[in-house]
Amino acid sequence: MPLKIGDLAKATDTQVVTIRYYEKEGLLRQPERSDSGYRLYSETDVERLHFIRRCRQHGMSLGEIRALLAFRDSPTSSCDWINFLVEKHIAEVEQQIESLQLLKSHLETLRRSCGGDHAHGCGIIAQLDRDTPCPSCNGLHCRLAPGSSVPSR
Amino acid sequence: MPLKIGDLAKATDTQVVTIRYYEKEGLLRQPERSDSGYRLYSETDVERLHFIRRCRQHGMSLGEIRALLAFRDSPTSSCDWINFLVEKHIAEVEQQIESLQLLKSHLETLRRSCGGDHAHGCGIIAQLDRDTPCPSCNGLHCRLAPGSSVPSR
DNA sequence: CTTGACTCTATAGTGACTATAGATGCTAGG
DNA sequence: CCTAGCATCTATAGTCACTATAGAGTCAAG
Repeated sequence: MPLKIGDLAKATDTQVVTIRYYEKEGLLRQPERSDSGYRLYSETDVERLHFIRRCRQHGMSLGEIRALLAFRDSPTSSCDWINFLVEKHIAEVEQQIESLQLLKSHLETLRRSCGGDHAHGCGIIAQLDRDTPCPSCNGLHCRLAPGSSVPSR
Repeated sequence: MPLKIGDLAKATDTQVVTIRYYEKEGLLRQPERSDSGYRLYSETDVERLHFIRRCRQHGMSLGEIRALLAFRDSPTSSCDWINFLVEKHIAEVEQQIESLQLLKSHLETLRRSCGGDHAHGCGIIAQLDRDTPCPSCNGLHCRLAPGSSVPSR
């Protein structure tokens, strides 16, 4: 018995809307339909969607996954570029890690600007803006206080 | 003499369109205009845009920067939430680094699937799709070859 | 028979830009 | 003065990978 879109969603831990989106994007085939127009899927679709989700977890773009699926479907071509793809991703991920570590150290510098000795006032704004020292706080209430007047995203 | 938008762009290493975008988003004030309608900026705007770009480099969203600018402009409020913001960012960045390191180890496993001993064929597709072994390559041409038939993004 | 969960299509919104088209202005060389 | 080639203007649409919303139809349990 075929699966409905909700079943496929559960089986692959994917949202229903995302499945329809992948179909629109040509990653999933147009499925059979029931008399009432419901999409009907098979185990093959479960596999294919699992494949897609695994690739997404590896940070691949939908375009790359499309190409990988095409390769999987017609395996006559060389697989050299798969290796290239993986190498490229490793390099990108290393790059990202490096720049995040730099960012983290910047942020920690920022945090230190306001911590410890409060004699010279909160330096975070000053750090971000070399001309204006933080005019509030005056070394009195410059303390980590989670949940206090955080701006809404 | 006031700066034109291109001068401001050069001074802050920002694209012209991005400056107009920030204006539309309320991060930069509506600037004076020349007789012919050109935007005219001052050193204050250079500072402000530098501030914005520095915050962006710290991974802050435009919404957060808007709030930081409001704080900077009217320093009557408590600066507790700036500390909270920085703490939150550090935690987020740590989280990102962690998950990227996991991803990297996954990718390296993938790479190993096709490297070294080729006796058992390219395993990358097989790794991504536990049922289908990679039917091409047959352990013959499964080798890193950058620039070969890479799919276009 | 009703309720509530599920499904359908179509459209718009997200964030932080980027790209394009078509019009106008400014400046330097001839 | 004329022209070529920039810079600037506005307005709109596109990017990526979804996510959200509206309004309608379907299905199974109680």
